[in-house]
Amino acid sequence: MWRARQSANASRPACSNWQQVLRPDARFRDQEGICTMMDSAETALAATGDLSLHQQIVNDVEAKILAGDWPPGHRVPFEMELAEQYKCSRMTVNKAMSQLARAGLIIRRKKSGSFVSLPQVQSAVLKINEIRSEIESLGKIYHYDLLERSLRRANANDRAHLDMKDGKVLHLRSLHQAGDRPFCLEERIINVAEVPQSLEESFATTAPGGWLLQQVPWSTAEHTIQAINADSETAKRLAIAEGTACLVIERRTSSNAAHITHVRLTYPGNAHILVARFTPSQS
Amino acid sequence: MWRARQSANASRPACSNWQQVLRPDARFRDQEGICTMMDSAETALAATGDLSLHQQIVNDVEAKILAGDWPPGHRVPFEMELAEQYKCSRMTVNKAMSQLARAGLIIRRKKSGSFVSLPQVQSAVLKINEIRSEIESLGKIYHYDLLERSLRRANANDRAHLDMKDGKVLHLRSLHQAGDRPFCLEERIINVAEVPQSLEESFATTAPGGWLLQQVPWSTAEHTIQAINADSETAKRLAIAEGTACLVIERRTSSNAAHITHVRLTYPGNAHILVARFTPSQS
DNA sequence: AAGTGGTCTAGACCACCCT
DNA sequence: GGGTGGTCTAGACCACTTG
Repeated sequence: MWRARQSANASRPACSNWQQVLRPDARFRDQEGICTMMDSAETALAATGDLSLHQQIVNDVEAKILAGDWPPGHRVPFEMELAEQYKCSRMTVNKAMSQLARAGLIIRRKKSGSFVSLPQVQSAVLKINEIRSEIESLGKIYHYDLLERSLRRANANDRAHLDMKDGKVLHLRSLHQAGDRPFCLEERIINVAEVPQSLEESFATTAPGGWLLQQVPWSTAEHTIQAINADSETAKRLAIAEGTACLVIERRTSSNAAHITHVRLTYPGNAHILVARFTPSQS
Repeated sequence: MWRARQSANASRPACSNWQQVLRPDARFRDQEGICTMMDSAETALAATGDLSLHQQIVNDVEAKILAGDWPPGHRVPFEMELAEQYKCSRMTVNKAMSQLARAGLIIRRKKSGSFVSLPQVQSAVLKINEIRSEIESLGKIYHYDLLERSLRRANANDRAHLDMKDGKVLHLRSLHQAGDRPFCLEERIINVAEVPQSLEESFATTAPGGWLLQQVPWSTAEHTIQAINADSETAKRLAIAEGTACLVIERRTSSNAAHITHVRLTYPGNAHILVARFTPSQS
């Protein structure tokens, strides 16, 4: 029933009178009792290590849910109950429960309590690395080639991609190579009105992706992923047979409600694989 | 310099003596002064609405970073400073800053302070819906067909996928259709040792995906995404030409360190597009 | 009407880290 | 050393929801 309270800080002794340390002017009526209980109680959460208390609560509850002990729909103990179990304040429990709610593991309803939520959509975190670091992490030498650079008035396609009315776009086509092999074909348009300094950059040796990240401090991005058959031009550039299946990632980057750039990355065939991982705990 | 403190709750009057309300036994020496300042101060954050205070702080800081006012590497004001600005306790500021740190917008270092982080990897949240709901959300009628169901001893491939030593797997091949058109080809193996009740399910009319989600309450999943050319068998099943580029999503689902199932979903050509969205604020 | 989660406070102690 | 973030508390008020 009662659980040994793990110390929040690594160096805090297991049976130190932490209440006294924390609140020198507090009443100590419970101090001895606590120490006695700690001495006698089995540390049920022995392997929890030196995590913060609210993180331990998160882990414990999460473990219960993952193991199926608490099936979907099950009511998680109230904050007050957990606070009593863990011998901590409601604030600490609340922090843990809020984290679990944000992660989507539980759903919280006032008056009713918190409930284990049903898994609905498989939500996965997809990490799309910078191409350069991705290649270098493979132990290959990164090489970048600019194929085409042109400034033009936005055509219908550009306007649709960048959701703009009129204006100029900088069109860039480039090839990323790993060692001496083509790795990824990049086709990009940049909204010149939003990034005027792009006109002064030749992009002959600087890949536009990393450059833009430095110019536009933070951004929102929308991605689409699809499979296409390589046309003759793509096949030539990527040194693959025409018709080979390619993975195409399109990304539209926005900042402050204005669309900055649109990029289409074409990876040759099944050579490239995206990896995504989903764990309920993260976030 | 000084900012008007937005009330945490919508109904709290702008100039109410909330300190008094919150702490009836507190000293009120500042009460009048606060009200006077509130009356005279411009509400710089007028449009913040009825959000919680820590969420307002999150929004404000995020806006500054997104707009580029605080470029990467810039030091965010210390917790104490922000607490003074917003006329709130450090706890509240801490809550906001912790949230921003979890979202990856800032990096916190003791003694030094918090700094706007450089965007590194494009981390996107990929939502992989249940196939049924995905089809139905398209306004199409969902239809499921079981093509093959067999129980077998795990071969080398199975063992690699499920990271198991020996044992039996249930092998299922099925087709998901939208209206009268093939939508997705599913090939799945289930670790019988982990889900013995799968033997009693025919899967003739029940799609294994949703069924498993109910049996195994929560799970960790690893995904890989790649593009392949359809072989003759796949092409026939999906009613597409041989060699058509297909999007293949493979998912390995685990629970409690044991691998439950491995599924390979093949979507015809560029008909299917995955959409992922990345915003720094979420989480 | 009662109970739950949501939020906030003022203060405290600690580990860590930079100077 | 001193300052920063990390954590925790005991108590408070409020909105919301359900019985």
